[in-house]
Amino acid sequence: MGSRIGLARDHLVQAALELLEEGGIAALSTRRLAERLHVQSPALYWHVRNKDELLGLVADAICARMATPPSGLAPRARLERIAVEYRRVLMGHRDAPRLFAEQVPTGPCRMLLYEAAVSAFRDAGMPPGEAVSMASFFRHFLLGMILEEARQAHPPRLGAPSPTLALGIELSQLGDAATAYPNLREAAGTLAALKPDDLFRMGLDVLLDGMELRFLRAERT
Amino acid sequence: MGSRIGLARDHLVQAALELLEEGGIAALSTRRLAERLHVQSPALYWHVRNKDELLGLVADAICARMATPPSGLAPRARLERIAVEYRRVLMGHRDAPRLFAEQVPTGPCRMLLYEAAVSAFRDAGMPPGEAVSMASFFRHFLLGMILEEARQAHPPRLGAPSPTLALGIELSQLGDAATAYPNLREAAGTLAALKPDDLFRMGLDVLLDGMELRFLRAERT
DNA sequence: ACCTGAACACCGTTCAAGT
DNA sequence: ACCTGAACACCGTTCAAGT
Repeated sequence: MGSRIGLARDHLVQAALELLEEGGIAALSTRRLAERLHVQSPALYWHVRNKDELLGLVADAICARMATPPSGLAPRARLERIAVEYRRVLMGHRDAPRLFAEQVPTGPCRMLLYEAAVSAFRDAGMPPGEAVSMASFFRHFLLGMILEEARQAHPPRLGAPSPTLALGIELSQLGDAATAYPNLREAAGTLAALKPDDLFRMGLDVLLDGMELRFLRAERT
Repeated sequence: MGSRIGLARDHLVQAALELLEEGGIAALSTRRLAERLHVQSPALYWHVRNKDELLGLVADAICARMATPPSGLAPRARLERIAVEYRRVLMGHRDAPRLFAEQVPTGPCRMLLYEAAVSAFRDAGMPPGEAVSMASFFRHFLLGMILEEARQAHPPRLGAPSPTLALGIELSQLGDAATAYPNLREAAGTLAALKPDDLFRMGLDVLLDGMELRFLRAERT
């Protein structure tokens, strides 16, 4: 019956979340998950179609930890709350940014979040199709920033968490080839001073400003 | 000697590119690559540290197909040219968007492209650190749009390339649960009418408008 | 309804040994 | 300098069979 199956699936997802937290996305294999549940790995396939569906469920479970924005807020404020919450939760779970970027948001919770973003753009006066497009841009932009921040915070090789590691590029390892990239070289020093919070705020403002501007222009016609 | 090794590596990368084109990123395994080169798979590890380095080289080889923007253009026009070229080339190679999104841009060609973007922001009057941040936002935003467009164009299950497939979400499979997502539902029809070219242009304009606005504001102080 | 056993068809990588 | 042979430690998934 439906309730039993739901419980078993939740159990599965819970164990998968633990695996993710402990060893990252690479450690989240069907075989390891089965082992943790004291079961043979083929047993998983009764509860879940395949690994992809499992990852989707895990992503949705993480998404469930995000607070939905108060409905009284203005559209832009609502989008900002969504953004901050998105970042807070994703940065709080190991490899969650990668999981969200790789996985298409089909789960109910992620869809609801998407719907909330679209509704904000609709309330700002945009037509339906445009609102969905904007929500898509918004989502990808947030994921990009958060993915980058996560890479910075948890460098793959943690032997040297070099402070000059910047925005996806190891500026320190440029070496003598740095002459080919004068502008990157020039920024190497100042980049370490930028705080992640400020960077996120800056990107968010830039994008929302651009979106607002477009809306104002459309309104004037 | 260096030249020999360079040739062998190029040979490797060339074969990897073919594999990618034929079967996508999933088909690009070290063992298949070795087979194509009529060699045992451990042989690859003399030419390349590991698979990650190989993927980085493949990405850089794809990047090499992009034209660098004419240096005479104004900053914004240069960024637009970069964006259009980025999209053109990535959409032209199977799974290239995914490859670029997953792989940190460490190759010389990708670094040069990054450098070009940073230089445009510098020429627009931004300080070094901010220019690099903007280039990072710019890159991630482009990748997001292109990734989405690629998902639309080459749906994973090509059994039903349903026209209502939209922005990462199968609107058609909402079914009766659609009542929970009224705004998504509302947009389902109009989304199919949006042309990819226009969508890309719109997103690009929105972001660059936002960036321009920020710069104008900073200039006034 | 839920799980096991056995198997299939793969992976990336290492390392001593060959030439 | 460049490659092979053999091995290690894994993968996701299927399918008949058990209970």
